[in-house]
Amino acid sequence: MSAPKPASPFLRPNSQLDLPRLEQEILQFWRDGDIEGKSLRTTTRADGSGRPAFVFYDGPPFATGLPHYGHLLAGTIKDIVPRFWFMRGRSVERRFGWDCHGLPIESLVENELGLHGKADIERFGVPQFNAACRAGVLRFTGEWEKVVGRMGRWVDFRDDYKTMDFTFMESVWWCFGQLWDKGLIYEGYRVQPVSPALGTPLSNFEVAQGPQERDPVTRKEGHKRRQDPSLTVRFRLEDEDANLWAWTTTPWTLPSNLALAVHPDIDYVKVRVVDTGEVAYLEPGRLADYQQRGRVGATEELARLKGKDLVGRPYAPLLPFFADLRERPDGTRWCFKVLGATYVSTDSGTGIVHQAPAFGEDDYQVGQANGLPVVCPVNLSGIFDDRVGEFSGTFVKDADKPIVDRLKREHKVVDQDTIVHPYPHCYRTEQPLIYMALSTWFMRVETLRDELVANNKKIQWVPEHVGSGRFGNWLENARDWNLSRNRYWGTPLPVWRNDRDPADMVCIHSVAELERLAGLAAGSLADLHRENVDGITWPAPGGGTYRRIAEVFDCWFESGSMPYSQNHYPFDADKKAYVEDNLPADFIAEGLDQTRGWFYTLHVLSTALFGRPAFKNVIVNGLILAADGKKMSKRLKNYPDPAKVIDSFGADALRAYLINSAVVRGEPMKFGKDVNDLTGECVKETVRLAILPLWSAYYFLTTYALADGWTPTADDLGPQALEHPLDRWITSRVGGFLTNLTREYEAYELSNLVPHFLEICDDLNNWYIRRGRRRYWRANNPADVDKQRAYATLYRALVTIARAMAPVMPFFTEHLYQRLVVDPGLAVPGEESVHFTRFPEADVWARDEALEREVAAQRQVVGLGLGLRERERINVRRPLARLTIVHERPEELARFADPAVQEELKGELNVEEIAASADDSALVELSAKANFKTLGKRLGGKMKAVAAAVQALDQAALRRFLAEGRVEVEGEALGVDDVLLTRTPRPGLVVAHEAGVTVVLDTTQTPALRRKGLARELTKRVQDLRRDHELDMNERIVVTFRCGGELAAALADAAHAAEIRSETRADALQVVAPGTELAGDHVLEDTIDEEQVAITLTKA
RNA sequence: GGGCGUGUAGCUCAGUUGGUUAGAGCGUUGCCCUGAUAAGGCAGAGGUCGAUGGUUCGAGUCCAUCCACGCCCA
Repeated sequence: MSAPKPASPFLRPNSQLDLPRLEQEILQFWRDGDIEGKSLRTTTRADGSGRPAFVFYDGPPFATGLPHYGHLLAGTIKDIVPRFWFMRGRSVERRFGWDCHGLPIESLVENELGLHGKADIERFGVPQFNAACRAGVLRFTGEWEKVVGRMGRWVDFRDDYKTMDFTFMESVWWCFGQLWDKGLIYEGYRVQPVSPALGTPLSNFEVAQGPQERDPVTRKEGHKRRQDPSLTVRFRLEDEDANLWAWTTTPWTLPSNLALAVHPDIDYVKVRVVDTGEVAYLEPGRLADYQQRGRVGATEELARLKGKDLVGRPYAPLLPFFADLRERPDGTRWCFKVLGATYVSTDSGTGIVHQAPAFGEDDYQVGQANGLPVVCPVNLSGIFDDRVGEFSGTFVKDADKPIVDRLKREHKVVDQDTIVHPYPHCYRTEQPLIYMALSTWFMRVETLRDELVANNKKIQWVPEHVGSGRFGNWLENARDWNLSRNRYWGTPLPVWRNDRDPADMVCIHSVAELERLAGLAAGSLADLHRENVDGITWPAPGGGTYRRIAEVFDCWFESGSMPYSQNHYPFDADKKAYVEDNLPADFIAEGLDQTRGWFYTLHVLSTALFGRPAFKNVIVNGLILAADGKKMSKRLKNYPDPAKVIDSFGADALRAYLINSAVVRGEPMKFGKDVNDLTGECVKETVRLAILPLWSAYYFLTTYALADGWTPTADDLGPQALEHPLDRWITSRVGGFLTNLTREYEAYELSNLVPHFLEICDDLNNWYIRRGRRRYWRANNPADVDKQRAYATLYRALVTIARAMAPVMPFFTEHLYQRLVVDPGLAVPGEESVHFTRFPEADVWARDEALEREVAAQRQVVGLGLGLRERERINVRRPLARLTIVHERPEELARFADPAVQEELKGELNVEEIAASADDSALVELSAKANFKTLGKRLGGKMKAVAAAVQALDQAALRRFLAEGRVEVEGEALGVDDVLLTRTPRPGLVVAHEAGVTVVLDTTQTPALRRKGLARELTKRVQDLRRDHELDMNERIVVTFRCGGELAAALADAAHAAEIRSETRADALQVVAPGTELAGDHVLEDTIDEEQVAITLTKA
């Protein structure tokens, strides 16, 4: 090694890999070279030709929270796929989106301003409130940018889109206008849960987020339980001196009672209460229940009838407030009569149900079916208006008691009790919700169903079942979409209504149209939030004034419109064609929880507006749970801080960990290697599993290249004429790896990427490098072509694997590319980053599947041999005379005839000779089983008998079958493929068998073999001592052994002594007789084959 | 209550159109090579495949019912 070496272009890698630091350096490199920006905005290839677009839509997250693992996972998926397609020569625009509107930010601001409910907000002022929302909504964007960037996700924060942008909102108006023009928008009522404390209706999603509680009896999880009044009241019939008993848990809805409902087909009884003489109607089973509980005394039955016999009977209003609704203007009976309704049950109450159409979904439906009006004397804050006498101005829940008191005074109460039942509560205030009918704006989705379903069939879903199952079912049962909200901070619905004629409405399609109609100067509007448009009015041609309705959009409408709105479609002339050409998107990805959210609204709007799906491919990821299988909870601290995990183990490892899981196929994932993993140990494990193997191979290459001064050339990155079987083998394996990987990327099956990568790393480290080590050890000699090929092949494989994995592990692969390709000056212009290189083509890697099978066979034999050694407790240091490989097929045996192969096996297994044989009859017992796969269909019911007969064949019969290839049992002729032979090593022999291959170890010890083994045992102990002394590889030593017998004999053998000296870099070996005192600090004493030895060494 | 999914080794998960002896990683136990990597290699133990019933010559796989869990919806 004294000859002058050429300068190596490689940097000496640190022996300790510090991934987080390495990633920081790469981040700096990306910043310095605007690498990310170039990736995001490059639309042409190096030769100037255009890159076809790969269209990606980013779903907007709410800007009011901090990123959590779900976002990191989705972000990783949204990064890998675009990176891959960019490497495949496409241009990929990746604009980050922000969902700025909606209840999350409004609630946050309400809390911060100390406001409670809509009344407070309106007192505070909508302009001021919206200003606060605008100011507060982007508070976390800096944090998002930091975390997203640190994760290595390339996405454009400069050219982002916000749903509160003027241009975005104008496009939302355009979308709505198109729907309006197509007749897809209508106004209606829907009974909705309202949080009176917030003064706002809640979505079902928000209701579900409310406090939950387990029912103590049924153990079922449900709404929080609460105690309510349980009131049974009597309604006096107008056509008979009798009463109808009805039950309610919401006395405050009684002033709005407009009808009573019975089930037409169930039985009712007319009874006289013995004590009071009162005559009443109700369902008999319920009556029994009241009596059982002692709430009603003895009764006598006067009549029995069906519910339908009661339908139509009039009764007197319970309270007088809406008594004028008794008749229609034409004098026919309208309200206060009995109606039939099949939803009425006999589970509780009286079987006669009080109906207040404004305050219950069922009540509303029954009311609609019977032409009843909707009477709602309550506002969104739950306060009675002035139509209900002494209760006016009272909060509804506070009115329960006075209402009951009045009914008691009027002798209208049959029974008063309390009930504890699950009841929905507000997710923010924990106050009970109330249900009331609200005017809302709907989009007709039901009429689009067939088209929605047809378009869904054009989408490739990963996993497939979300598309056909969850999403498909949802589309088939799609209901009209309530897209208005009674809130403040959102895109206002662009509808202006004539205050003299509610049916006269104008829908605005653009800002220009509004300015023109309202007589405003063109360009005078710069913002479309409520404070700027609510005051805009203009006179209606036939009298009256157009004023804007109060509602704003459901923010899902906005995010569903992002394909158009983010490009200010159709107002931005420059982008109009771009938007139209790029529908549908190639790819989107979000979590399973978006099935009814963004996926749905994108699909509905795209189908309604353009008649096509919004996206072609979608990856649906599952939920990330804490290690304990519960939801991640800040309060419970049951998961590690993402920032800390990244700082400890690096973003690449986290990315690889997340992606190496069925969570990218919509299944839930527990974040942790076990229940107790609260530090991200699972990610550390991924470093070891997925990153260190590649790093180790890189470290090996550079270590030797530096020592040798080997320098790669551009040719080394292309195909070579290779001779060494190892080189041809790893080349073939890399080709297979690329084929597999490309297939997975193209199919959006990200969970399969890491497993393929691990396999190629194993091939590289545990076979190619391990078996080929000696090729790199040889003395430096430019004429040593084989050594050059060894370097070049390893080099090319490493660079290629790094490039293929660049989308998954963008940092580490960038590091490898910089060190291996850029530092030596081999990067072609325009490819200063690994992410600018073309994704490696599989077909330039020469496949040799026969060779792959051969190597697999070798590895199998080695595995069997090592297994035998272990079973026999003969360690690999002890040479054995012979390994015999037995296989019935000569072509299989031929694999091992090559002397080079035999040398490999001898080295791996430490045997003196490799032999082959075709006859294993002395070694193994044959046993046979019927091949069910081939015979099952043919034989059917006879299968069992044949199988038993095959199993019963004796050794002679089986050997005959082996020779002749056919056998007859139970009258059936069976061929080679019909019988499966198994070989079991005969007991007492050192034989192992696996899948046709049998190996035999000759464990006979001769004195010569024994001494050779002892010499190696001594060598190992000297090496151990060297390590104890922390001696460098080049330091020479003198070793003293104190031993006798066979050990001394082994040392006396000149060949063995020379071997020991060379292996341990010893200048001299001294042997002293047992009993002699040994000098030196480190004396190693040990027993080898029951002989004592002591060893010491000194530096030469 | 409905829809979709999940249930396989101590833990995390593979398991193809039904086919013979159900696999991997971690952990555990044992062993081991080493002039790249002990953050390594090899091997062993560990399974009523959630339960029951059915279809079939044959079921982890298909069907039915039930149980448990998750998500979504009502």
